[in-house]
Amino acid sequence: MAIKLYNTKVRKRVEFSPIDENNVQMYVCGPTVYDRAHLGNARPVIVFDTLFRLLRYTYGADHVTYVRNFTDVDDKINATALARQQAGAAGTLEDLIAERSEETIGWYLEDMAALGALEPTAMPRATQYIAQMIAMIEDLIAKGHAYVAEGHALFRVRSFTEYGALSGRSVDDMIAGARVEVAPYKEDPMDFVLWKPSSDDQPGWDSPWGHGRPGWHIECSAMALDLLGDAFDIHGGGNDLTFPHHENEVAQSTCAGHGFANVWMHNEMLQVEGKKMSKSLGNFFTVRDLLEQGVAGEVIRLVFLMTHYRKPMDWTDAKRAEAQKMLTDWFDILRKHGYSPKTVAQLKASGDWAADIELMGVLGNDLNTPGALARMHVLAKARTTFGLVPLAHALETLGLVSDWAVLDVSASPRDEIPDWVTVVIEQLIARRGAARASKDWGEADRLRDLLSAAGVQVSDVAGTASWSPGQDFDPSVLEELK
RNA sequence: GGCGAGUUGGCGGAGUGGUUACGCAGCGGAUUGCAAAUCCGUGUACAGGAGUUCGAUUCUCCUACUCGCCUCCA
Repeated sequence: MAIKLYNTKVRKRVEFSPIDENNVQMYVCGPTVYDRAHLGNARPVIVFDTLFRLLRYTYGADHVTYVRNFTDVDDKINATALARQQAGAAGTLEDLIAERSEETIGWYLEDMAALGALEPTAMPRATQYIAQMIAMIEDLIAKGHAYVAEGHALFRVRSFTEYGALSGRSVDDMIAGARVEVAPYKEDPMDFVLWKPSSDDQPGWDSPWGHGRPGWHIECSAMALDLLGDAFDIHGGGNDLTFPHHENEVAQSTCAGHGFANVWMHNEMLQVEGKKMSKSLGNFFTVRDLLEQGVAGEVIRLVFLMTHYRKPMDWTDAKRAEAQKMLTDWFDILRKHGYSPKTVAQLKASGDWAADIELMGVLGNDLNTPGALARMHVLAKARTTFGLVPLAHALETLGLVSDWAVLDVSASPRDEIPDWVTVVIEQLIARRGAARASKDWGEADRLRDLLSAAGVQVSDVAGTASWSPGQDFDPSVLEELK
Protein backbone atom coordinates (compact mmCIF):
# COMPACT_ATOMS: atom_id res chain seq x y z
CA MET A 1 0.00 0.00 0.00
CA ALA A 2 1.31 3.43 -0.90
CA ILE A 3 1.78 5.83 1.98
CA LYS A 4 1.99 9.55 1.37
CA LEU A 5 3.51 11.85 3.94
CA TYR A 6 3.83 15.60 4.09
CA ASN A 7 7.52 16.44 4.14
CA THR A 8 8.32 19.75 5.79
CA LYS A 9 11.56 19.89 3.84
CA VAL A 10 9.78 20.20 0.48
CA ARG A 11 6.45 21.50 1.79
CA LYS A 12 4.26 18.97 0.10
CA ARG A 13 2.94 15.45 0.34
CA VAL A 14 5.17 12.88 -1.26
CA GLU A 15 4.92 9.15 -1.65
CA PHE A 16 6.89 7.45 1.07
CA SER A 17 9.65 5.18 -0.11
CA PRO A 18 11.84 3.76 2.64
CA ILE A 19 15.58 3.30 2.27
CA ASP A 20 15.13 -0.32 3.31
CA GLU A 21 11.68 -1.88 3.34
CA ASN A 22 12.92 -4.43 5.82
CA ASN A 23 13.97 -1.78 8.26
CA VAL A 24 12.01 1.44 8.14
CA GLN A 25 13.61 3.92 10.52
CA MET A 26 12.02 6.76 12.40
CA TYR A 27 13.41 9.20 14.95
CA VAL A 28 11.16 11.39 17.08
CA CYS A 29 12.25 14.04 19.55
CA GLY A 30 11.15 12.95 22.99
CA PRO A 31 10.55 14.87 26.19
CA THR A 32 12.85 16.68 28.54
CA VAL A 33 12.26 14.68 31.67
CA TYR A 34 11.84 17.28 34.35
CA ASP A 35 8.16 16.85 35.24
CA ARG A 36 4.88 15.14 34.41
CA ALA A 37 3.93 15.25 30.73
CA HIS A 38 1.38 17.92 30.00
CA LEU A 39 -1.36 17.44 27.45
CA GLY A 40 0.66 19.13 24.71
CA ASN A 41 3.41 16.57 25.16
CA ALA A 42 0.92 13.90 24.27
CA ARG A 43 0.29 15.16 20.75
CA PRO A 44 3.55 14.10 19.08
CA VAL A 45 3.46 10.87 21.05
CA ILE A 46 0.02 9.97 19.72
CA VAL A 47 0.69 11.25 16.21
CA PHE A 48 3.91 9.34 15.75
CA ASP A 49 2.61 6.29 17.57
CA THR A 50 -0.16 6.22 14.99
CA LEU A 51 2.43 6.49 12.23
CA PHE A 52 4.49 3.76 13.90
CA ARG A 53 1.42 1.53 13.90
CA LEU A 54 0.68 2.30 10.25
CA LEU A 55 4.28 1.51 9.27
CA ARG A 56 4.20 -1.72 11.25
CA TYR A 57 0.98 -2.67 9.49
CA THR A 58 2.45 -1.84 6.10
CA TYR A 59 5.98 -3.17 6.39
CA GLY A 60 5.56 -5.73 9.16
CA ALA A 61 5.85 -5.30 12.90
CA ASP A 62 9.46 -6.42 12.95
CA HIS A 63 10.55 -4.15 10.14
CA VAL A 64 10.17 -0.76 11.77
CA THR A 65 12.68 0.87 14.09
CA TYR A 66 11.38 3.75 16.15
CA VAL A 67 13.76 5.77 18.27
CA ARG A 68 12.52 8.36 20.73
CA ASN A 69 14.99 9.98 23.08
CA PHE A 70 14.80 11.26 26.63
CA THR A 71 16.56 14.56 27.23
CA ASP A 72 17.96 14.16 30.71
CA VAL A 73 20.49 16.97 30.59
CA ASP A 74 18.54 20.06 31.44
CA ASP A 75 18.62 22.98 33.82
CA LYS A 76 15.11 22.31 35.13
CA ILE A 77 16.15 18.82 36.18
CA ASN A 78 19.22 20.29 37.80
CA ALA A 79 17.10 22.80 39.65
CA THR A 80 14.84 20.12 41.11
CA ALA A 81 17.81 18.00 42.12
CA LEU A 82 19.55 20.96 43.68
CA ALA A 83 16.41 21.91 45.60
CA ARG A 84 16.13 18.37 46.92
CA GLN A 85 19.74 18.35 47.98
CA GLN A 86 19.30 21.63 49.78
CA ALA A 87 16.22 20.20 51.47
CA GLY A 88 18.43 17.50 52.90
CA ALA A 89 18.03 14.66 50.41
CA ALA A 90 20.82 12.10 50.54
CA GLY A 91 23.19 11.45 47.69
CA THR A 92 25.33 13.43 45.30
CA LEU A 93 23.88 15.93 42.89
CA GLU A 94 24.44 13.45 40.09
CA ASP A 95 22.48 10.83 42.03
CA LEU A 96 19.63 13.23 42.63
CA ILE A 97 19.56 14.28 38.99
CA ALA A 98 19.43 10.66 37.89
CA GLU A 99 16.72 10.00 40.45
CA ARG A 100 14.59 12.86 39.16
CA SER A 101 15.06 11.72 35.56
CA GLU A 102 14.19 8.12 36.37
CA GLU A 103 11.11 9.19 38.27
CA THR A 104 9.92 11.37 35.41
CA ILE A 105 10.63 8.74 32.77
CA GLY A 106 8.57 6.25 34.77
CA TRP A 107 5.64 8.66 34.89
CA TYR A 108 5.96 9.45 31.24
CA LEU A 109 5.90 5.85 30.09
CA GLU A 110 2.99 5.10 32.37
CA ASP A 111 0.95 8.06 31.14
CA MET A 112 1.72 7.46 27.47
CA ALA A 113 0.86 3.78 27.82
CA ALA A 114 -2.52 4.87 29.17
CA LEU A 115 -2.96 6.75 25.89
CA GLY A 116 -2.40 3.55 23.96
CA ALA A 117 1.11 4.46 22.81
CA LEU A 118 3.40 1.56 22.07
CA GLU A 119 6.90 1.88 23.41
CA PRO A 120 9.44 2.82 20.78
CA THR A 121 12.05 0.30 19.75
CA ALA A 122 14.74 2.32 21.47
CA MET A 123 14.59 5.09 24.06
CA PRO A 124 18.11 6.46 24.44
CA ARG A 125 19.03 9.05 27.04
CA ALA A 126 21.29 11.99 26.40
CA THR A 127 23.49 11.11 29.38
CA GLN A 128 24.28 7.77 27.73
CA TYR A 129 25.63 9.49 24.64
CA ILE A 130 28.01 12.11 26.00
CA ALA A 131 31.03 10.40 24.45
CA GLN A 132 29.38 10.28 21.01
CA MET A 133 28.41 13.94 21.29
CA ILE A 134 31.95 14.93 22.20
CA ALA A 135 33.26 12.95 19.25
CA MET A 136 30.86 14.66 16.87
CA ILE A 137 31.76 18.10 18.21
CA GLU A 138 35.46 17.33 17.79
CA ASP A 139 34.76 16.29 14.25
CA LEU A 140 32.86 19.50 13.54
CA ILE A 141 35.69 21.58 14.95
CA ALA A 142 38.24 19.65 12.89
CA LYS A 143 36.20 20.32 9.77
CA GLY A 144 35.93 24.02 10.48
CA HIS A 145 32.18 24.00 11.22
CA ALA A 146 32.60 24.73 14.89
CA TYR A 147 34.93 26.68 17.16
CA VAL A 148 35.79 27.05 20.80
CA ALA A 149 35.34 30.27 22.73
CA GLU A 150 35.41 30.86 26.47
CA GLY A 151 34.80 27.25 27.39
CA HIS A 152 32.02 26.90 24.85
CA ALA A 153 31.99 24.98 21.63
CA LEU A 154 29.85 26.75 19.07
CA PHE A 155 28.49 25.78 15.69
CA ARG A 156 29.52 28.15 12.93
CA VAL A 157 26.23 28.73 11.17
CA ARG A 158 27.79 30.64 8.27
CA SER A 159 29.80 27.56 7.38
CA PHE A 160 26.67 25.72 6.30
CA THR A 161 25.18 27.36 3.25
CA GLU A 162 21.94 25.41 3.53
CA TYR A 163 21.27 26.66 7.05
CA GLY A 164 17.62 27.67 7.20
CA ALA A 165 16.45 25.48 4.32
CA LEU A 166 14.35 23.17 6.47
CA SER A 167 12.50 25.90 8.32
CA GLY A 168 12.37 28.32 5.38
CA ARG A 169 14.40 31.11 6.92
CA SER A 170 17.55 32.92 6.10
CA VAL A 171 20.21 33.78 8.59
CA ASP A 172 20.23 37.39 7.46
CA ASP A 173 16.47 37.78 7.88
CA MET A 174 16.57 36.33 11.35
CA ILE A 175 19.31 38.63 12.43
CA ALA A 176 17.35 41.50 10.92
CA GLY A 177 14.43 40.35 13.03
CA ALA A 178 16.70 41.18 15.96
CA ARG A 179 15.43 38.63 18.37
CA VAL A 180 18.57 36.63 18.66
CA GLU A 181 20.61 36.35 21.77
CA VAL A 182 23.92 38.10 21.35
CA ALA A 183 26.71 36.53 23.35
CA PRO A 184 30.06 38.29 23.09
CA TYR A 185 31.98 35.09 22.43
CA LYS A 186 29.91 34.22 19.35
CA GLU A 187 31.39 34.91 15.93
CA ASP A 188 27.91 35.34 14.59
CA PRO A 189 24.72 35.99 16.58
CA MET A 190 23.06 32.90 15.06
CA ASP A 191 25.80 30.48 16.11
CA PHE A 192 24.48 27.98 18.62
CA VAL A 193 26.01 26.12 21.52
CA LEU A 194 27.34 22.59 21.13
CA TRP A 195 29.03 22.48 24.53
CA LYS A 196 28.91 24.80 27.49
CA PRO A 197 30.80 24.99 30.77
CA SER A 198 29.23 23.73 34.00
CA SER A 199 29.61 25.20 37.44
CA ASP A 200 29.95 23.04 40.53
CA ASP A 201 26.25 22.76 41.12
CA GLN A 202 25.55 21.69 37.55
CA PRO A 203 26.12 18.24 36.08
CA GLY A 204 29.17 18.03 33.90
CA TRP A 205 31.54 15.82 32.04
CA ASP A 206 35.15 16.29 31.11
CA SER A 207 35.76 17.29 27.53
CA PRO A 208 38.55 18.78 25.41
CA TRP A 209 36.93 22.16 26.15
CA GLY A 210 36.79 21.73 29.90
CA HIS A 211 34.23 20.45 32.40
CA GLY A 212 30.82 21.07 30.97
CA ARG A 213 27.69 19.69 29.37
CA PRO A 214 26.28 19.44 25.87
CA GLY A 215 23.96 21.95 24.26
CA TRP A 216 20.51 20.70 23.48
CA HIS A 217 20.66 19.99 19.75
CA ILE A 218 23.71 17.78 19.52
CA GLU A 219 22.17 14.86 21.38
CA CYS A 220 19.68 14.06 18.61
CA SER A 221 22.37 14.12 15.94
CA ALA A 222 24.60 11.84 17.99
CA MET A 223 21.88 9.39 18.96
CA ALA A 224 20.36 9.20 15.49
CA LEU A 225 23.76 8.48 14.01
CA ASP A 226 24.55 5.82 16.55
CA LEU A 227 21.20 4.06 16.47
CA LEU A 228 19.98 4.62 12.92
CA GLY A 229 23.15 5.14 10.99
CA ASP A 230 24.16 7.58 8.32
CA ALA A 231 20.69 8.18 6.92
CA PHE A 232 17.18 7.27 7.93
CA ASP A 233 13.63 7.65 6.72
CA ILE A 234 11.55 9.84 8.99
CA HIS A 235 12.27 12.46 11.62
CA GLY A 236 9.34 13.76 13.61
CA GLY A 237 8.49 16.24 16.31
CA GLY A 238 6.36 19.23 17.16
CA ASN A 239 6.47 22.14 14.74
CA ASP A 240 7.89 24.40 17.41
CA LEU A 241 11.05 22.34 17.02
CA THR A 242 11.43 23.02 13.32
CA PHE A 243 13.49 26.01 14.24
CA PRO A 244 15.96 26.01 15.78
CA HIS A 245 16.19 22.44 17.01
CA HIS A 246 15.71 20.52 13.79
CA GLU A 247 17.49 23.07 11.67
CA ASN A 248 20.47 22.68 13.96
CA GLU A 249 20.32 18.91 13.87
CA VAL A 250 20.50 19.00 10.09
CA ALA A 251 23.41 21.43 10.19
CA GLN A 252 25.39 19.35 12.68
CA SER A 253 24.87 15.98 11.06
CA THR A 254 25.35 17.21 7.52
CA CYS A 255 28.50 19.16 8.33
CA ALA A 256 29.90 16.17 10.19
CA GLY A 257 29.62 14.36 6.89
CA HIS A 258 26.55 12.25 7.51
CA GLY A 259 23.24 11.90 5.83
CA PHE A 260 20.15 12.59 7.90
CA ALA A 261 16.39 12.30 7.66
CA ASN A 262 14.68 11.99 4.28
CA VAL A 263 11.23 12.97 5.48
CA TRP A 264 10.58 15.61 8.12
CA MET A 265 7.21 15.55 9.82
CA HIS A 266 5.87 18.12 12.24
CA ASN A 267 2.69 18.08 14.23
CA GLU A 268 0.84 21.31 14.94
CA MET A 269 0.36 22.62 18.44
CA LEU A 270 -2.33 22.02 21.00
CA GLN A 271 -4.71 24.60 22.34
CA VAL A 272 -7.17 24.39 25.21
CA GLU A 273 -10.63 25.87 24.75
CA GLY A 274 -9.28 28.02 21.93
CA LYS A 275 -6.23 29.35 23.71
CA LYS A 276 -2.64 28.36 24.05
CA MET A 277 -2.21 26.12 27.05
CA SER A 278 -0.16 27.99 29.58
CA LYS A 279 0.25 28.23 33.29
CA SER A 280 -0.45 31.94 33.26
CA LEU A 281 -3.84 31.44 31.60
CA GLY A 282 -4.68 28.79 34.15
CA ASN A 283 -5.58 26.21 31.53
CA PHE A 284 -2.51 24.10 32.00
CA PHE A 285 -2.93 20.45 32.88
CA THR A 286 -1.19 17.14 32.57
CA VAL A 287 -2.25 13.85 31.06
CA ARG A 288 -2.29 12.46 34.59
CA ASP A 289 -4.73 15.16 35.67
CA LEU A 290 -7.20 14.04 33.01
CA LEU A 291 -6.79 10.36 33.82
CA GLU A 292 -7.41 11.09 37.46
CA GLN A 293 -10.57 12.96 36.55
CA GLY A 294 -11.84 9.72 35.08
CA VAL A 295 -11.25 10.51 31.41
CA ALA A 296 -10.19 7.22 29.86
CA GLY A 297 -6.89 7.16 28.01
CA GLU A 298 -8.68 5.89 24.91
CA VAL A 299 -10.96 8.92 25.00
CA ILE A 300 -8.01 11.29 25.22
CA ARG A 301 -6.38 9.51 22.32
CA LEU A 302 -9.53 9.69 20.22
CA VAL A 303 -9.82 13.43 20.79
CA PHE A 304 -6.34 13.78 19.32
CA LEU A 305 -7.16 11.55 16.36
CA MET A 306 -10.23 13.64 15.59
CA THR A 307 -7.96 16.43 14.38
CA HIS A 308 -5.46 16.04 11.57
CA TYR A 309 -1.93 16.23 12.93
CA ARG A 310 -0.96 19.22 10.79
CA LYS A 311 -3.76 21.39 12.10
CA PRO A 312 -3.89 23.12 15.44
CA MET A 313 -5.84 20.94 17.85
CA ASP A 314 -8.22 22.42 20.34
CA TRP A 315 -8.87 20.40 23.48
CA THR A 316 -12.38 21.19 24.64
CA ASP A 317 -14.66 19.46 27.05
CA ALA A 318 -17.26 19.23 24.29
CA LYS A 319 -14.85 17.20 22.19
CA ARG A 320 -14.00 15.02 25.14
CA ALA A 321 -17.70 14.23 25.50
CA GLU A 322 -18.06 13.59 21.77
CA ALA A 323 -15.11 11.21 21.74
CA GLN A 324 -16.46 9.41 24.75
CA LYS A 325 -19.81 8.93 23.04
CA MET A 326 -18.18 7.67 19.85
CA LEU A 327 -16.15 5.08 21.69
CA THR A 328 -19.04 4.07 23.89
CA ASP A 329 -21.23 3.52 20.84
CA TRP A 330 -18.61 1.46 19.04
CA PHE A 331 -17.80 -0.58 22.12
CA ASP A 332 -21.50 -1.21 22.77
CA ILE A 333 -22.00 -2.47 19.24
CA LEU A 334 -19.00 -4.77 19.49
CA ARG A 335 -19.95 -6.07 22.91
CA LYS A 336 -23.49 -6.76 21.72
CA HIS A 337 -22.03 -8.81 18.90
CA GLY A 338 -19.99 -10.94 21.20
CA TYR A 339 -16.63 -9.21 21.12
CA SER A 340 -14.39 -10.44 23.92
CA PRO A 341 -10.74 -11.48 24.21
CA LYS A 342 -11.82 -14.98 23.27
CA THR A 343 -13.78 -13.93 20.21
CA VAL A 344 -10.97 -11.72 18.96
CA ALA A 345 -8.43 -14.49 19.54
CA GLN A 346 -10.59 -16.86 17.52
CA LEU A 347 -11.01 -14.37 14.69
CA LYS A 348 -7.25 -13.84 14.58
CA ALA A 349 -6.56 -17.57 14.67
CA SER A 350 -8.98 -18.31 11.87
CA GLY A 351 -7.44 -15.68 9.63
CA ASP A 352 -10.62 -13.61 9.56
CA TRP A 353 -8.98 -10.67 11.30
CA ALA A 354 -8.44 -8.20 8.49
CA ALA A 355 -8.22 -4.49 7.94
CA ASP A 356 -10.59 -2.40 5.87
CA ILE A 357 -8.49 -1.56 2.84
CA GLU A 358 -10.26 1.72 2.20
CA LEU A 359 -9.64 2.85 5.77
CA MET A 360 -5.97 1.98 5.64
CA GLY A 361 -5.73 3.87 2.36
CA VAL A 362 -7.22 6.95 3.96
CA LEU A 363 -4.87 6.63 6.91
CA GLY A 364 -1.95 6.20 4.55
CA ASN A 365 -2.78 9.54 2.98
CA ASP A 366 -0.65 11.63 5.30
CA LEU A 367 -2.18 10.11 8.41
CA ASN A 368 -5.71 11.29 7.77
CA THR A 369 -7.10 10.11 11.08
CA PRO A 370 -10.34 12.12 10.89
CA GLY A 371 -10.99 10.49 7.52
CA ALA A 372 -10.30 7.08 9.03
CA LEU A 373 -12.76 7.78 11.84
CA ALA A 374 -15.41 8.76 9.31
CA ARG A 375 -14.87 5.43 7.60
CA MET A 376 -15.27 3.68 10.95
CA HIS A 377 -18.74 5.14 11.33
CA VAL A 378 -19.65 3.37 8.11
CA LEU A 379 -18.01 0.13 9.24
CA ALA A 380 -19.98 0.31 12.48
CA LYS A 381 -23.21 -0.16 10.55
CA ALA A 382 -22.44 -3.86 10.10
CA ARG A 383 -24.64 -6.11 12.20
CA THR A 384 -22.77 -9.37 12.50
CA THR A 385 -19.72 -10.38 14.48
CA PHE A 386 -17.85 -11.15 11.30
CA GLY A 387 -19.05 -8.02 9.57
CA LEU A 388 -17.72 -5.89 12.40
CA VAL A 389 -14.17 -7.19 12.09
CA PRO A 390 -12.99 -4.17 10.05
CA LEU A 391 -14.22 -1.82 12.77
CA ALA A 392 -12.61 -3.87 15.50
CA HIS A 393 -9.40 -4.11 13.53
CA ALA A 394 -9.37 -0.35 13.01
CA LEU A 395 -9.93 0.32 16.70
CA GLU A 396 -7.04 -1.90 17.60
CA THR A 397 -4.76 -0.55 14.87
CA LEU A 398 -5.43 3.01 15.94
CA GLY A 399 -4.59 2.13 19.52
CA LEU A 400 -8.12 2.70 20.78
CA VAL A 401 -8.49 -0.75 22.29
CA SER A 402 -5.81 -2.11 24.54
CA ASP A 403 -7.81 -4.89 26.15
CA TRP A 404 -10.83 -6.54 24.58
CA ALA A 405 -12.02 -7.45 28.06
CA VAL A 406 -12.49 -3.77 28.87
CA LEU A 407 -14.80 -2.14 26.38
CA ASP A 408 -15.80 0.62 28.75
CA VAL A 409 -14.70 4.23 28.75
CA SER A 410 -17.28 5.60 31.14
CA ALA A 411 -16.13 7.78 33.99
CA SER A 412 -17.78 5.32 36.40
CA PRO A 413 -17.06 1.80 35.21
CA ARG A 414 -19.62 -0.74 36.47
CA ASP A 415 -17.11 -2.67 38.53
CA GLU A 416 -16.23 0.43 40.53
CA ILE A 417 -19.74 1.14 41.71
CA PRO A 418 -20.19 0.38 45.45
CA ASP A 419 -22.42 -2.58 46.27
CA TRP A 420 -24.96 -0.58 48.24
CA VAL A 421 -25.59 1.61 45.21
CA THR A 422 -26.25 -1.39 43.03
CA VAL A 423 -28.61 -2.78 45.65
CA VAL A 424 -30.59 0.47 45.90
CA ILE A 425 -30.81 0.83 42.14
CA GLU A 426 -31.98 -2.71 41.66
CA GLN A 427 -34.59 -2.34 44.39
CA LEU A 428 -35.97 0.74 42.68
CA ILE A 429 -36.01 -1.06 39.36
CA ALA A 430 -37.85 -3.98 40.91
CA ARG A 431 -40.46 -1.63 42.43
CA ARG A 432 -40.83 0.07 39.10
CA GLY A 433 -41.27 -3.32 37.46
CA ALA A 434 -44.08 -4.12 39.87
CA ALA A 435 -45.74 -0.77 39.20
CA ARG A 436 -45.52 -1.36 35.47
CA ALA A 437 -46.97 -4.84 35.85
CA SER A 438 -50.04 -3.31 37.51
CA LYS A 439 -50.05 -0.53 34.90
CA ASP A 440 -49.43 2.12 37.54
CA TRP A 441 -47.60 4.35 35.07
CA GLY A 442 -47.48 7.31 37.42
CA GLU A 443 -45.53 5.37 40.02
CA ALA A 444 -43.32 3.73 37.40
CA ASP A 445 -42.35 7.10 35.94
CA ARG A 446 -41.79 8.57 39.40
CA LEU A 447 -39.30 5.80 40.18
CA ARG A 448 -37.55 6.23 36.88
CA ASP A 449 -37.29 9.98 37.46
CA LEU A 450 -35.72 9.22 40.83
CA LEU A 451 -33.06 7.08 39.20
CA SER A 452 -32.65 9.63 36.46
CA ALA A 453 -31.87 12.27 39.07
CA ALA A 454 -28.97 10.10 40.19
CA GLY A 455 -27.74 9.88 36.62
CA VAL A 456 -28.93 6.34 36.15
CA GLN A 457 -30.35 5.59 32.73
CA VAL A 458 -33.16 3.04 32.77
CA SER A 459 -34.28 1.32 29.60
CA ASP A 460 -36.90 -1.29 28.98
CA VAL A 461 -35.53 -3.73 26.47
CA ALA A 462 -37.56 -6.76 25.43
CA GLY A 463 -39.84 -6.48 28.44
CA THR A 464 -37.12 -6.24 31.07
CA ALA A 465 -35.50 -3.15 32.52
CA SER A 466 -31.78 -2.56 32.43
CA TRP A 467 -29.77 0.33 33.76
CA SER A 468 -26.46 2.04 33.21
CA PRO A 469 -24.63 4.91 34.85
CA GLY A 470 -24.64 8.02 32.66
CA GLN A 471 -22.30 10.95 32.35
CA ASP A 472 -23.89 12.67 35.33
CA PHE A 473 -23.91 9.56 37.52
CA ASP A 474 -24.14 10.69 41.14
CA PRO A 475 -24.97 7.93 43.65
CA SER A 476 -25.09 10.40 46.54
CA VAL A 477 -28.65 11.21 45.48
CA LEU A 478 -29.57 7.65 46.42
CA GLU A 479 -27.95 7.91 49.84
CA GLU A 480 -31.18 8.38 51.76
CA LEU A 481 -32.75 5.31 50.18
CA LYS A 482 -29.96 3.13 51.43
C1' G B 1 9.66 43.15 12.52
C1' G B 2 10.80 38.10 10.03
C1' C B 3 8.73 33.20 8.69
C1' G B 4 4.64 29.95 8.37
C1' A B 5 -0.37 27.79 8.96
C1' G B 6 -5.41 28.44 8.80
C1' U B 7 -10.76 30.58 7.84
C1' U B 8 -16.03 24.61 5.35
C1' G B 9 -23.47 23.89 7.41
C1' G B 10 -25.82 25.12 14.81
C1' C B 11 -21.04 22.43 16.56
C1' G B 12 -16.84 19.10 15.36
C1' G B 13 -14.33 17.85 10.94
C1' A B 14 -12.59 15.44 5.88
C1' G B 15 -12.27 16.17 0.78
C1' U B 16 -12.64 17.53 -4.31
C1' G B 17 -11.78 21.69 -10.91
C1' G B 18 -18.06 19.62 -12.33
C1' U B 19 -21.69 14.28 -9.19
C1' U B 20 -20.93 18.80 -2.38
C1' A B 21 -18.11 13.06 3.19
C1' C B 22 -18.74 11.66 8.13
C1' G B 23 -20.17 12.38 13.38
C1' C B 24 -22.93 15.23 17.07
C1' A B 25 -27.07 18.33 17.79
C1' G B 26 -31.92 19.59 15.42
C1' C B 27 -36.38 18.28 12.78
C1' G B 28 -40.07 14.43 10.75
C1' G B 29 -41.46 9.24 10.99
C1' A B 30 -41.33 3.92 12.81
C1' U B 31 -41.16 1.62 17.53
C1' U B 32 -42.64 2.41 22.90
C1' G B 33 -47.89 2.67 28.24
C1' C B 34 -44.50 7.10 28.13
C1' A B 35 -39.37 7.22 27.54
C1' A B 36 -34.40 5.47 26.39
C1' A B 37 -32.01 2.72 22.76
C1' U B 38 -32.49 1.41 17.77
C1' C B 39 -34.05 2.01 12.67
C1' C B 40 -35.70 5.15 8.39
C1' G B 41 -35.87 10.04 6.38
C1' U B 42 -34.18 15.18 6.41
C1' G B 43 -29.41 20.17 5.64
C1' U B 44 -25.80 22.55 -1.84
C1' A B 45 -21.90 25.05 4.09
C1' C B 46 -17.29 26.12 1.84
C1' A B 47 -14.36 34.31 5.17
C1' G B 48 -14.87 38.73 1.45
C1' G B 49 -13.33 40.67 -3.45
C1' A B 50 -11.04 40.08 -8.24
C1' G B 51 -8.96 36.74 -11.89
C1' U B 52 -8.05 31.95 -14.79
C1' U B 53 -11.80 28.37 -16.67
C1' C B 54 -17.23 25.90 -20.37
C1' G B 55 -17.43 25.41 -14.94
C1' A B 56 -14.01 26.94 -8.46
C1' U B 57 -15.43 25.57 -2.12
C1' U B 58 -11.12 23.28 -4.70
C1' C B 59 -6.01 27.06 -8.86
C1' U B 60 -3.85 32.53 -8.81
C1' C B 61 -3.79 37.45 -6.63
C1' C B 62 -5.61 41.00 -3.05
C1' U B 63 -8.23 42.16 1.63
C1' A B 64 -9.98 40.94 6.52
C1' C B 65 -9.61 37.97 10.67
C1' U B 66 -7.46 33.91 13.72
C1' C B 67 -3.33 31.17 15.27
C1' G B 68 1.67 29.42 15.69
C1' C B 69 7.08 29.82 15.59
C1' C B 70 11.32 33.16 15.96
C1' U B 71 12.76 32.37 23.97
C1' C B 72 16.48 24.35 25.57
C1' C B 73 7.62 25.15 25.77
C1' A B 74 5.95 19.27 21.91
